[in-house]
Amino acid sequence: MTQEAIERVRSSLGRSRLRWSPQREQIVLAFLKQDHITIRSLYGFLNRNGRRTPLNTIYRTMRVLCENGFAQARRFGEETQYDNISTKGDHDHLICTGCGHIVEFEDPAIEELRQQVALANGFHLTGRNLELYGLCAGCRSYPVPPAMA
Amino acid sequence: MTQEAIERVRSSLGRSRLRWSPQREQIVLAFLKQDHITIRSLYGFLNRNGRRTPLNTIYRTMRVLCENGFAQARRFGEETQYDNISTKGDHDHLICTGCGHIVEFEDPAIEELRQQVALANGFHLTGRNLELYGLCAGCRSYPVPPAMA
DNA sequence: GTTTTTGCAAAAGATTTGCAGCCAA
DNA sequence: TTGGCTGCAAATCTTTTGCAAAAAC
Repeated sequence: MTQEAIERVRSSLGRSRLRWSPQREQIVLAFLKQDHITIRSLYGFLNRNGRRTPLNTIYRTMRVLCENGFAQARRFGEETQYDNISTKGDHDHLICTGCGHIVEFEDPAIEELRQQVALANGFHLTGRNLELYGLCAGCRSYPVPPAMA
Repeated sequence: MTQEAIERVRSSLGRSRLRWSPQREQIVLAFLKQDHITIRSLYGFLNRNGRRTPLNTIYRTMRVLCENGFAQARRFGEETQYDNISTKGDHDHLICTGCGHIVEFEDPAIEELRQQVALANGFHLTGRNLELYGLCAGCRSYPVPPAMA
């Protein structure tokens, strides 16, 4: 099924007369396995397994994926995270500040309220970003030492 | 009343055995007049009116203000915005992608739902960040040319 | 063949840090 | 007097860009 997902990206790019290369395939392959990933971790992964891929190629490819609706960039704190949105709708994030674990969630009631707030202020909503920070159950019981997080 | 606000910051820093300087006063003064401000605009302002203040001094002072509960840093897109939270509770933002205008809002119902989501996932909530992006009424009627935004 | 992508190096932009001298408490 | 603050310059980090060679279609 990963093969199928790859194929979807490939043909979508093709329709925009963008090209497919081994580097691009490696990056997309790695990206599609994750729910969210950073440039840094992609870089680490790609240069550990497989061919050497410089940072700027990764940046460029991720930008292409964003422009074509497969990825969405967002900043969690310091790092820019790339969200895999090819198979998911809009969603929000719950982030554990202890271990870094991220839980995705969708809440129609919150979405409804967002629309109301926008409307009340005369805005036409085009994007939203909700991040909730806290400690997950595990971290409250067994705090992760910062060095290991 | 600005004088009073300044005094509050000053004595709070004093209690943490941090010092007060003319530069710090200028920065705090400029910051307290705003709801949110960027380093860049503070820099522009301070070096237009008043004494010369280098960027690193502004960064350092804003960090001190964050650490002492007067400011809160958050990234809206590219720029880090410093929120004046000394006189306000937690709040969220509605951001016009046309003109850059920012509206603050508080919505108890959304807050309630956030708590529920956190609870349902076993998280103890410590922070939240909700940004809604869209076009304000003015920008839908009279779009602002990017160059002027 | 033409156009896009790659990879290197360099640039750009934001933020931080080292350090000597200055200044507030 | 002492330890924090300033200001300069340099370092760091992330992301972008110029460009010639290589690859894709």
